[in-house]
Amino acid sequence: MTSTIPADTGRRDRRRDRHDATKREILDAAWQMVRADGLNALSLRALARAVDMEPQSLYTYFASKHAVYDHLFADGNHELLTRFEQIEISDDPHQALCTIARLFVTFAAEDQARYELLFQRTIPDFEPSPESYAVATEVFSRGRSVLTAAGLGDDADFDLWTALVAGLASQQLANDPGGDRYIRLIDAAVAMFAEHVFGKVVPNPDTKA
Amino acid sequence: MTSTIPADTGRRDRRRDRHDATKREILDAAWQMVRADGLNALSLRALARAVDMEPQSLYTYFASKHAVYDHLFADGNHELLTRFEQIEISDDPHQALCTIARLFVTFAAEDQARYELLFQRTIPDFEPSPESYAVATEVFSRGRSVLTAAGLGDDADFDLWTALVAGLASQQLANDPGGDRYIRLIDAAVAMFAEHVFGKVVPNPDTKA
DNA sequence: GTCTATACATCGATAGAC
DNA sequence: GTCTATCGATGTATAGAC
Repeated sequence: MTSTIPADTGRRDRRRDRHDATKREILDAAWQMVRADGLNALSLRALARAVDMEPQSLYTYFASKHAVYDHLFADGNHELLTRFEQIEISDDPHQALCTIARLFVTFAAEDQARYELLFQRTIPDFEPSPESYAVATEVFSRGRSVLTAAGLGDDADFDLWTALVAGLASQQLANDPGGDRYIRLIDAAVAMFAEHVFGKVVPNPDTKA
Repeated sequence: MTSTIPADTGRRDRRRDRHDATKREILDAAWQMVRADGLNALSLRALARAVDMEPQSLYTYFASKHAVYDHLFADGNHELLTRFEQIEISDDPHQALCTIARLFVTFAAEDQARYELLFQRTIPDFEPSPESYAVATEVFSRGRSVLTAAGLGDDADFDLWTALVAGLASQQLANDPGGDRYIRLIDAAVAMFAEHVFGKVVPNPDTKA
């Protein structure tokens, strides 16, 4: 992933290293800006100013504004993927659902702009590149497999689950940004969902379907 | 509301009528454009072209682009309010919840741009005027009173309800625009919610709390 | 009141010099 | 790789004809 040129393998390409570092610096600045002013308020000129560059020089690193968005999109999904890998999923289905719901809603509530970019279609004409979209797909299948392991095989049940979690996240961001009004409801929501799909027995839900 | 000048009350103000009609025409064109190209892609110049006007003439009708958004915001909320008034709410709590959930999710799924404008904060620096926001508040309290009548007094339960319904709507728009993948789940979602708040008895839920 | 004309600052993007 | 110069389009705003 770091070297695509056959010659001089293993040798560090200082030029490329520097290029990648600058790219990273630009993306970090972009995150700061969209967090502060909103996803759609991102301006390449302002971004260039933030990293002490002439606006036109940005095109050395990103082919277009959408390319910047695309990298942010991949960034956000990578971050979510990392969190998936860091948590431990309990064998208890109810516990597993709680953990994953908390993970997702917390992640969403942290950053309105990131949520908009990753899970909503709010930027005109923007579509993630295949590479970036692959990361999103990986995140999705991770989530799905956790649910499957918890005994949730039905597609409709899974859709209901994502709707419930997405609803908590979007309401938290829209109606109480920075607060915890809907985050507080996660456990109740999961309990409601578990009752529905696993049956009435809540404390020890070994009966699947 | 139609005449603020003391003299000649009851006499039609043709000039104002014409002005209002043009304003309406502009707003209708604006709806078409945001539906086609996305809420954030609205351009005043393109809007002017759509109604055969010079871009600058729009300022006779709207003080700014945000003012256009503001009127669209009020428009959408008025439409939702109208639908609230047109439906009949059953005495059966479960039925009442189904009706209102269907109303909202259907309304949301019809128009991505409208949903974005009414329920999400996606336009940089846009905030509805007090007059427009009052309509939104009216819509909200209508919904809330229906839920209260259905026996839902608890604030946390109401928040869980709005999260559930908003989740279905936003997932429908994000993952299956124009389809019915999540709309199909409304009844199941309401059943799940009703079980949770009304108790296990589903068919005849007379037992409140 | 509504139009035309014109101005200004900003935006994303490209070409070419060094 | 970074710069200057430039393009077309945008949102905003003012002046003046009718």
